[in-house]
Amino acid sequence: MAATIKDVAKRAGVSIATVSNVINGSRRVSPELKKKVQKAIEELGYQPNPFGRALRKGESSTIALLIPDRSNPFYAQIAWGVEEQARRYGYALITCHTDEDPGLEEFYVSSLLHRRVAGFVVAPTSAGRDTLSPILRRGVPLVLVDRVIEGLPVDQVSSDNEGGAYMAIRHLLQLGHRNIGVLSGVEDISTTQDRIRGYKKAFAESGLPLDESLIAPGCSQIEEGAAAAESLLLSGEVTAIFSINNMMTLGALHSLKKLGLRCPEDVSLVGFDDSEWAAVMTPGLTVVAQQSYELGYLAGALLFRRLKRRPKPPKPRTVKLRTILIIRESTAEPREPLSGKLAARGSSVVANL
Amino acid sequence: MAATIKDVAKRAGVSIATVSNVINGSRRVSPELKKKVQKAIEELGYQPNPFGRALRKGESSTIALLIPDRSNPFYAQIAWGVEEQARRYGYALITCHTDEDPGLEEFYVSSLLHRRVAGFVVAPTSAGRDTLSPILRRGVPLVLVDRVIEGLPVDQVSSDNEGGAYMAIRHLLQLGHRNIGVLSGVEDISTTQDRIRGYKKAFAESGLPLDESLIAPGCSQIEEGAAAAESLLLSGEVTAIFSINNMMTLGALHSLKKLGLRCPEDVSLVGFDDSEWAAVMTPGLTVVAQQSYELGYLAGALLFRRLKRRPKPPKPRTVKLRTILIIRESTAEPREPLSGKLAARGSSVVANL
DNA sequence: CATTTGGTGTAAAACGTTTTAAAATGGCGG
DNA sequence: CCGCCATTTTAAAACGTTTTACACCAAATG
Repeated sequence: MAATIKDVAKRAGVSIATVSNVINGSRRVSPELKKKVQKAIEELGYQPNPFGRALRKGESSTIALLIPDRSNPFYAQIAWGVEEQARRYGYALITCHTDEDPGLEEFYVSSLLHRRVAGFVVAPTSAGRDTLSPILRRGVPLVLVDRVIEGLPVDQVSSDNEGGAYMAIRHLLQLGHRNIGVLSGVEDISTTQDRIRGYKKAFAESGLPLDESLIAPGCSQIEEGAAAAESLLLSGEVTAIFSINNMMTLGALHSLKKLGLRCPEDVSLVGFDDSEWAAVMTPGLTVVAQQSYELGYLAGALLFRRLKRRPKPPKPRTVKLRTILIIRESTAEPREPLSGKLAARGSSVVANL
Repeated sequence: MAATIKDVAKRAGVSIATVSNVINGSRRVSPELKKKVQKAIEELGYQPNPFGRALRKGESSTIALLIPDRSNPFYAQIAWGVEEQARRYGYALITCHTDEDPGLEEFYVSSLLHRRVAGFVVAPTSAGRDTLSPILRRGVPLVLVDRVIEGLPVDQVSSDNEGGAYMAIRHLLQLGHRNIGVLSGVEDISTTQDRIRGYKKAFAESGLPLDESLIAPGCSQIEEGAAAAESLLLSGEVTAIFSINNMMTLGALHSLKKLGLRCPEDVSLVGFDDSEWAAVMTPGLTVVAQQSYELGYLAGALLFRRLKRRPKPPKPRTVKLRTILIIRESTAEPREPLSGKLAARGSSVVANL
């Protein structure tokens, strides 16, 4: 059906090799032949068959994107940026969701490697150092996005997570909060660690004491966030909560609602990651916003830079994007100790989403 | 590097063709040879090279998914279902976002066809009838999801949109609302039309008069929804709003907040599509929920059914999934006419997100 | 016994490229 | 006029499959 390179060659009255050279610019071709070939291509509407090319070159014009959490719109933004770049360069994008599961990540890596994708953009799970190693071993270009891995010799793009958390906590401290609970994220990933570091840094700098027991292990899902927030709130010790990601912020809201606590009157809340609903809620949520689209766009750019300069790979680059504290209505000065508020309702409440 | 079919053949002491036959089951192979071949495959860890196969068969084990709106989590759920199916069948999934732009849709269709994807799952833009026609012309399997197109001879999976809207409006009517505004969706797509039909049906059945001017052209983005909601609210005529999709519900919330109106005291609000934030907001949103994951999962199932029964294509099937009305707190009986509430603030407010 | 028939196996062609190695062309100095 | 080099072109080999067409053999048929 579709025209092949052979048809083009015949029509232009040249050899197949010449056509190939014109298309790929791999060799000098005299201007006259070049013109003839281009005319033939035009007339036939010829497009090189991707499989023939892929078979010969051992690689297809396809890149892969690995995303750890499909419910978090933050990653949808990152994917947007990567997709934009892929389109720019005429590559197809295979997007896979690992759902924080190293096993699934491993599966996808091996299956995509076998498919000979040209490169990877990955926001790794906690086991990334291991699961991604086959990519490096095969010498396939890899860019890490959002979550970085110390010492891995690849391009890495992330936000200034420590700085973001630092700003958020300083904001709460300035308002007068002293007991600030944290809904922590997935362990063993850089974003969680960096944000916790920012939290501690703000306390250290202010000279105020920090109660490590207020750092509740959350994770990444709504239910987990809700449970963690609930136990934090029921302890009656905190006047503010810092939620380390989008989804857990929703969980915290759920718990507040369930316990009949009002925000910011009873508890202040700061989230990490802005989102479309964060602005329109009542109260509007104070959040640390990342430049999520830009994260993806930049990661894509770095990947293609590497793909284009194939023979001489550039030195791995690490980029950190600024974060922004958006103050809305969910944070205010603490009013009264929380414990009184809760006394009436007992402590046997169980999360039920 | 990786083993080829040739290596397997040599190791098993058979011909290449035999190995191929064992792998694909395309011909009978004697048990003894079969065993030998399988052993060789095992030992070498052989996996057929996808490009060789694709080149020969003119098609790769890859399917494409076209999504019209990247910000709406509803579509992320659909994508989840499709991805699950793709994994099940060992296919890769290329996901592209058209952003409601027929031009982009056309571009992706042509580029994916040229890539020889094995099939498409598409939630089409308003121009779907035209932009998708090249797929049919080439005889590539296609499944429509969420938005259907009348008379197109392909599998189609959607929700009972009319029924969902009908339930929502009946709920509002039963509460006593008579002037119900609608934030309408993208024109010329089935979901919008069906939901509007449900709206009208509920009115018709109740015998109450319907004011067509309360159907405000929204579209699909937050800003559009906010503007439409604002003009509806400023008219002072409505006591309830039915928002036809997720994103516009957020827009409506934005307008409510901006105008200082409370929900449900001043205005009741019903949205289409449930979401993670809808439940935890204050007030919790009353919504018509779709089985979004299932939509995608089913669409994928239908696509692979068609791919597997290639020589004799089955009759196109149309599936409609039940919708559910989830009543939360954003809908209540109307209290006082809205016009009084708004009199104090004038009508020169402009959307500013 | 000669000839089909049906079941297994294989060599070789084909899919559409890119690239290597060799051939043709043309200009130039000897 | 010949040989030599530089430049441009091309034929052919490869990439790894699937599939067609044929070869082989044993059993069944006439």
